[in-house]
Amino acid sequence: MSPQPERQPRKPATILDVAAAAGVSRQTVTRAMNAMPGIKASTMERVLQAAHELGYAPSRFARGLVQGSEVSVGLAIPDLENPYFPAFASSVVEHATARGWHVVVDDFGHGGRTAMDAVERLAPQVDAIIGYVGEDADGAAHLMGRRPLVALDNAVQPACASIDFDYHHAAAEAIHYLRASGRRRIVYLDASGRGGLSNRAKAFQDVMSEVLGKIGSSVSREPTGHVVVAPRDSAAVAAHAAQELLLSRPDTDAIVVFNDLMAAGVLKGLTAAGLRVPADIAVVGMDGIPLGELLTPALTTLALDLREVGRTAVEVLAGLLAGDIELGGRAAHRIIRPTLRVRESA
Amino acid sequence: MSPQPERQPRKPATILDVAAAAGVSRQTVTRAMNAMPGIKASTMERVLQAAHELGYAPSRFARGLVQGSEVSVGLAIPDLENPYFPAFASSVVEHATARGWHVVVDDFGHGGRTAMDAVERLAPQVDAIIGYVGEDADGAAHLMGRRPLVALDNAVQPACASIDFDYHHAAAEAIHYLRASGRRRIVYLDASGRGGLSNRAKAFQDVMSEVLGKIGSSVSREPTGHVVVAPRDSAAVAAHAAQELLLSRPDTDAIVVFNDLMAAGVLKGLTAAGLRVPADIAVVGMDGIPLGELLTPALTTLALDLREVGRTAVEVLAGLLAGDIELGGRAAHRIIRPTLRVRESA
DNA sequence: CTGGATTCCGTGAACGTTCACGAAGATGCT
DNA sequence: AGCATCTTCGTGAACGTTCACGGAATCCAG
Repeated sequence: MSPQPERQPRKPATILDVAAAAGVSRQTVTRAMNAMPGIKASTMERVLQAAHELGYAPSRFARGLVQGSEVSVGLAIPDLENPYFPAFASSVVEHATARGWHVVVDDFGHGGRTAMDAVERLAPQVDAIIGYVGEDADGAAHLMGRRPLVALDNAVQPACASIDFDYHHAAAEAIHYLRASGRRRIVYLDASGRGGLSNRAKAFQDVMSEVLGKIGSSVSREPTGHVVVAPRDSAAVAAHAAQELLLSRPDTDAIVVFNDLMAAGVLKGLTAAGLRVPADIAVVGMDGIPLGELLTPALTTLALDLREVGRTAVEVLAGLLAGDIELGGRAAHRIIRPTLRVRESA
Repeated sequence: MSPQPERQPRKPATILDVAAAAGVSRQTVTRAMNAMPGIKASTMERVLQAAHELGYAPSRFARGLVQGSEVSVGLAIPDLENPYFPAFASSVVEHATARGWHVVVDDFGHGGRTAMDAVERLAPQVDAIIGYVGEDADGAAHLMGRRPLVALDNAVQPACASIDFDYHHAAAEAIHYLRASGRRRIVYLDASGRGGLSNRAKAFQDVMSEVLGKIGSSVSREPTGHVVVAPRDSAAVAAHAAQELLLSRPDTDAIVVFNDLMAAGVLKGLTAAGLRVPADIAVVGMDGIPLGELLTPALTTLALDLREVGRTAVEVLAGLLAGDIELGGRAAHRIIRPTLRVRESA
């Protein structure tokens, strides 16, 4: 209405500016903004009007400082482009939101960043962290100090809570199923991590030797669980690796793959090479990402209930924050068991 | 070392506690924590030691209050389980991170929440919002006041910046390609939004009538662009819808689908019904999500460069925050053009 | 008109940190 | 020794909000 002398995008308006503009005091502005009782309707309207004209928004810092309890949790994710992680992240966001927490997410998949970088960025900004921190769990926990850290898919660390997966059980389920289907040349396709085999691959090897041991090496000429390593965790790379595998071991009749994304690539590579899945060769993925059933053939997989994983992570974190759960105790270290979901590819 | 009298998880340690424990002043603790110059190495070590023992972490609120400039942006996402959004979110996170911003994400896909709910939750917590707010753009902008809002996939609103997609161009590309391949019975499978057809479907209809108009209605007996609406945006629902479509219009020889996720379902439904894609019927998706090329047949799609979308959103936001871009101006309203990516399904 | 509720509003204090400045001690040079 | 310089550290102030409290105005019954 009046000529607008207000045109400084420099300094954002404070509560005092609004108070002055509306001809009231700080506290009244607070009351109006937060719809507290004990304020006349007309005054409230006047204050809100002034606030809107000044473009006033309460400082989250000042507010947080005085109220004290806004929980915000960091979510450290290796690669949002792998469908596994969004499914998990979605669950974490849902349950965290239900508890009134805010979720600050950092995807360290690009630009050569590591889990440690993500935690370093997140740490000063959040009250807790949930994340796939891998081998950086120790360092991350140290960086967080007393503030809780929930590490996923990691060997149990004393410094932080953990959600782990029972890969041994998973491998056993897959191998028994495949052998029951008559498969005898089973190969595991791993993704190369920072060093050595993944825990998933190791579990596969363990179970393989157990099984073959029971049968008796004399009876069986089956090779012990063979493991092939792809240089990177991606569908295209996996497709290539599968084709190379066929060259070096043409008699392979089953491939268990590090994760579903790679398994999708394997499927693609195999059919491109003229093989029929599952007639000629079986493929078993791992993770249970939603896209698995959209593939042709639909992917048989060792499914993790990703929503449960997210829910559990949030639950453990809540316990830690409330002090109901001790870091040493059993409750701080959960184990989730993947289950074999048989579809078409095996 | 000493018996630990410190065991109150109630009140977190403040800078003064650390100062007292280390026998120095506030400022020195600040210097140590932030590795500022002008502090003796030995003192710094002592302070850090004390801080660690007390589990001290600087309050982000106090820090933010005094330094003033921590940018954090909210990311409002309808459904992280649709692979479209993670691909986009990943890009936003990457570029925001590169600028030193924090990203607070809210997925309002669960629990019947709406974009407005998400913005309400986010608003007091962030300096700006990027999101698929749909028809709530107006309300959301009002809630944000002066703080910038970048709305995606929305008609241009005066109240906020926008990133839009040129669906008209996309539809034209698809339709011309399909017609050039000899397809004449083209149907669009839409997802039902809050009301009426989606912008994508409308663009399809427009182009269809343009094309048929040019040819001349006398010459052609082709039906005008027919649109079928699926009740929900999901692969399973789309598969079902595709099968129903075949019943009502068995002569359909091409389906253009609302998005890739649904197109994946359509592929599945079609092959389940015994049809061969693309021999019997062509399928064109939209979005260009990574999983498209993993499907069998690989999905032909109107690809959006999702990383570019994210980059652009962050870029526009940066301009708004810096004051380089005015809301009215051309720069605040970008249009991104999908391109036809021909793979196997059409 | 008086008294007590009731409604509405304003003032000091506090939250925990950093910035600007200055003081004290150590060191070097003449 | 005397002075200047550098290093190291401490003190008041400020950031913007809410909480706890108290004061002023209004209302109604007696």
